[in-house]
Amino acid sequence: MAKNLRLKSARAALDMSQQRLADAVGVSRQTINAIEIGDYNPTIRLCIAICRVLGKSLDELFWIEEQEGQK
Amino acid sequence: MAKNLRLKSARAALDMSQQRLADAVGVSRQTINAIEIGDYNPTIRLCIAICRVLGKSLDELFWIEEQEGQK
DNA sequence: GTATAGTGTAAATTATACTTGACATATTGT
DNA sequence: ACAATATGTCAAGTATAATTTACACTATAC
Repeated sequence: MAKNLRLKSARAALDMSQQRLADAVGVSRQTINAIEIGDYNPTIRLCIAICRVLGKSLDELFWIEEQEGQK
Repeated sequence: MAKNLRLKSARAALDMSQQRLADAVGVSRQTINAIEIGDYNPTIRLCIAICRVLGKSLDELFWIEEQEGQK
């Protein structure tokens, strides 16, 4: 549903392509793309691996505040 | 591999059983048990749901420091 | 022009998160 | 002793994360 712009931004800050990040964490480029696009539910280990490569914390990249009008 | 004692501890602090936590986040008791036992890779959404119920952050319950002698 | 890198998307397959149901054990209270 | 709660574990099934292959659309560069 919601795009992960924090991930996209953190990746851009290191001038990494989706492909390079994918290689670095050992998944396919499509998986990284799907996470950034949103409407996707990656595993915690993959999230941690991404955080390590990008030098960010789980809360910084993946925490989602509770929505008021959530469907 | 590694037990998630932080999760077990946070749950105990609220005097919640695995069953009650499972009901609160909408998964089975076995899933909660498996996460606490370790050697399991839950999805980020489940982790976030657990964090909300227990009043903890992702980093507090699920971050794993990089191992030196990792296999 | 035509390569090349980066991104968005789709379909088919494989791997695995999660489920249901069951059984065992330990503990606590009556 | 018996009942009830909590935890650990297993096996078989379902749902979905993640894979591969592929194509389209941008840009930028030669």
